[in-house]
Amino acid sequence: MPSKPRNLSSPSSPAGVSGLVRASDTLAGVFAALGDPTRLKLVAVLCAGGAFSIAQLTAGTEISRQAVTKHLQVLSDAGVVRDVKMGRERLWQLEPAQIEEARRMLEAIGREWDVALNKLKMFVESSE
Amino acid sequence: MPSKPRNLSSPSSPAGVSGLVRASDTLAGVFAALGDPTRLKLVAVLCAGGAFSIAQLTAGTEISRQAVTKHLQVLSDAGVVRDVKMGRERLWQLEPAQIEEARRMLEAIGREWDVALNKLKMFVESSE
DNA sequence: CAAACACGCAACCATTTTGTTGCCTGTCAT
DNA sequence: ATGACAGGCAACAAAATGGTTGCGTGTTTG
Repeated sequence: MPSKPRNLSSPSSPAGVSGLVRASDTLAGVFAALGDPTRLKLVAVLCAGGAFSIAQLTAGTEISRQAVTKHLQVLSDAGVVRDVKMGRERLWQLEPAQIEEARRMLEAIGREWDVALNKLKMFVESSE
Repeated sequence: MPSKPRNLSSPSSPAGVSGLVRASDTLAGVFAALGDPTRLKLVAVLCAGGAFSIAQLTAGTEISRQAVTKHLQVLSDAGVVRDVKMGRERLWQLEPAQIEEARRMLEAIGREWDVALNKLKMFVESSE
């Protein structure tokens, strides 16, 4: 097994990892926002395009309108969703930028992992 | 604006979205696990490869060993991380499968969104 | 063997989250 | 104008979360 214990915030960490650590505080909010079944379903509906009212979005759930409003607020705080006022309605739509960021982070993690596996594999092969 | 209110669990939803909804309950747990700065940093460290003891992982944080243990337990419950007993130590390593699943979901959301945008664009252009 | 090390378990606490209900405000249609 | 519709706000209550501390158990190591 490689690597001694390291400080998570150390600036001397490998570039890839330190980049991940730097971004993690912001992105954690996005993941937290997506980390609820109700909210994830809301996002899944919204990603089909268009703008939906709270009443519409509530129709697909078993919770109250206010609960849905709160969930939308959480998503909004994380920048995952955006609202537009239309007369007496408030329409919500997806704001994919943050989701894209989150996806990139997961991609980076997977890539980092693959690189590490490859190094280990090469090390093992070199000592045969 | 298209689409009337729809039930989030409706089997008559468009294939892409319904697929997302079906998977959302499982994946919400993964997102929730990643939705904490401390845990996200732990994952960022673990993705560099290798297996780390709790004491090692605690060294980079400002919280207690037990707190780190709890976080690792959360990650483990979500299937993001795996532990291996080694003598008097318990070593943790990344388990990238679920993260990959989560990444795919974000990718699907983004794609779905792009498709919807394209349809809207084509509709607008066709009426010029 | 005995001390030091790595960790688990359980109790406990403060804060946040998730949901409810009741009531009020603004907007649209008749 | 007036009723119905869409939603906001605030005050709760219950449960989950994130953290601590104290103490016990198994494993090395001198």
